[in-house]
Amino acid sequence: MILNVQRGIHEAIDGAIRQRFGVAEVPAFAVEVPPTRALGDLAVPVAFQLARALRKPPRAIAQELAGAVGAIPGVARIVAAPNGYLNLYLDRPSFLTARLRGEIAPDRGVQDKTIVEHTAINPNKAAHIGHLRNAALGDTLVRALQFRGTPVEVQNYIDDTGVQVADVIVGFRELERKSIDEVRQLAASPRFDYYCWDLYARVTEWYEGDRARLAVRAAALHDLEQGGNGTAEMGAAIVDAIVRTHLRTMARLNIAYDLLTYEGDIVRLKFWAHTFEILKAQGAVFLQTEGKLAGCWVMRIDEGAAADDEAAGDEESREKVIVRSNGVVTYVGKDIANQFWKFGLLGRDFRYRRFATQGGGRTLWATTSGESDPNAPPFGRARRIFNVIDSRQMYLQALLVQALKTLGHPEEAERSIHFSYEMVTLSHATARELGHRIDPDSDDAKKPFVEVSGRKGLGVKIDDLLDLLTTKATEEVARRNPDFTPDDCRRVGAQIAVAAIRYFMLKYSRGKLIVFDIEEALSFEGETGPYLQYAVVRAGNILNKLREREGVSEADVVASLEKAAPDELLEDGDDAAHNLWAVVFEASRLDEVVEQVVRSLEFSALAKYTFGLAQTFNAFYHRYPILNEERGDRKRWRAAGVAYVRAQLTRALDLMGIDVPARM
RNA sequence: GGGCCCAUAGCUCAGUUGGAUAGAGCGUCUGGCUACGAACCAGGAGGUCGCAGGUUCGAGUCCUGCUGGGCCCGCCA
Repeated sequence: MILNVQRGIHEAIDGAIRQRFGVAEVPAFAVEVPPTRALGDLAVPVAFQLARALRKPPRAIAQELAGAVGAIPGVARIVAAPNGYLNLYLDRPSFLTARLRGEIAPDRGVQDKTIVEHTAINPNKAAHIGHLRNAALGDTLVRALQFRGTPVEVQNYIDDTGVQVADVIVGFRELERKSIDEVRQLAASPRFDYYCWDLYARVTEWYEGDRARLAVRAAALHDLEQGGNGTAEMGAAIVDAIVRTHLRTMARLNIAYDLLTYEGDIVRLKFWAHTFEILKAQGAVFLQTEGKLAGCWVMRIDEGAAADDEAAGDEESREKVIVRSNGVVTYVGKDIANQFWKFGLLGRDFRYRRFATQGGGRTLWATTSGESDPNAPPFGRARRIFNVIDSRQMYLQALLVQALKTLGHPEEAERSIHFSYEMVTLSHATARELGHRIDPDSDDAKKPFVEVSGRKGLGVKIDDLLDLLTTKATEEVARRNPDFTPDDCRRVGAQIAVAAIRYFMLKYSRGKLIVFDIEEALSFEGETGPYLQYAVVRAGNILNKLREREGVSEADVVASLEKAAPDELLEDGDDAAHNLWAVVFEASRLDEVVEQVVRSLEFSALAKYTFGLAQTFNAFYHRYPILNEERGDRKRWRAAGVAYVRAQLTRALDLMGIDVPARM
């Protein structure tokens, strides 16, 4: 953990600048990591920034500062580099021992209650890789926030009254002629989500066969929203079963939630009606009487609502329908109500029921319109909200922010964060493997990818992908570990599968469209999750052998450092000493990386950092012996380094939802 | 027409408050298992950072314009 050191350095240099140069307004400056340890552990380029104002060359400023700064806790020395950098060298032995003894806790971040909403899969079919990116990003955000001590509530929005559910109901009725009881029976089967996946695609075809059939859908949707009828009853049965399959799938990936928010409850508990009154009272919506939107309640939106501020003078404005002319509220309206509730601005609350018990005994709650469980914890009333949704919904998310602003909640608007990312598509090769045929002369064939489509039944299901990866990993584990039971192999294989897929989803920056290729995703070598696990397992093996062969535990290693000559870690040591320090130092940067990741919402940075650390560590233990090192003091410091790197790598992997097996 | 995103090695991608010699994986070529398990490591080849201007002590990174590609702008969600 390095943030505390960086903060100390920043304060000391800031003070030195004020004192030495009489500068009242010190420019914001960075404490960075130089490209190699030979150049120092941390560096400050502030002399460049001061050069103009002080009319002195950066080099001279750096030299003066180096002399003026004085002692900084943990810093061994400060050097003014010839080019103007201030380079700082840390006190290496004390740096490592303090961290191994757990004396350095991670910095606390923002303590405001934060809601992260992610996953939000339509409950009418199996979850696919598009949903996977959402959940992987969302869950990692949750873990990163928690790492910094931020209280987080994880919500999963369930659109139980939408068209997609209506479509599956239509499928059961019109195509399968199933009764509610027959549907209930089917819903009890474990692969009900797969069943609906196919049915949903068949319904889409059925509509295409005769557009008049869309009237059936409209009627089903109407009944579903209305409630208190057979359609709604069948819908509830389908939704409940599908949601549970989604939760099982996500549980395989170590993803859990605190609350399921049902859209139906927003309607039934009159959240929408209440929000509607507020919107009307504030003049945020009005009844359009002319033109093609006559009879609709609309919200006037500035063109460029997505942009930061209202580009005044822009005559261009659109009208977004919030309530249709038939009186039915749109998705946007319900979403505004939901966002208001999340901030505690609605003046009403859901009722709650226990929905399930997740891994580790964590209770999953769900909203309800029925009796509320008196033991339900307080939900909502957040200070900050992250909505994890792909970039195609940017426009809608901008509307939410605008609604908050219009209704006099600028701070909440500011704290409504759309965690946007690009979608996942399929490579042509993978689409072909799924049986998808494209006319070679069509426009689709010319595109560099194939779009996932639940409606068409085209996509890689998460469970299929996990099964494939698990099978492959399990075979590999069995081959390498003949003493493992089949159960051991399967368990470790599953952990490896999760590592592979979660790392794969995280390693691309969020602005990058992922062209998913099954061949590529199945890899366990190179920059992959299993590579990371392997590094930690090897580190663990070294420490295990140290205990088995010599009876020296990790705690013993740490305790023995006090009496060990620290040559192995000193700056004037040999290559081995430098490489040990390099890997220890890199391992300490996790908190800094998490900070950056939460600021930028760029989780690829966490993935790349972890991979780089694993790589550095792998190279280190290949090159320098630990167990077989004959000089005792050196051995102890190296073992201590291994222990620290292992602990930090394990933490980093945990942030990505990846478990570390004891062996693999 | 407007908004957002992408363009860096043969392929897939990092490089994010502008900073020290442009990196990684895959592929390719060469070498390393009598073990601290090779899901690994060492090394080689491979780059006009889409193009053109501008700002700066300094630009892959910021600004402007352009080119190519993707997504969004619905009484769907």
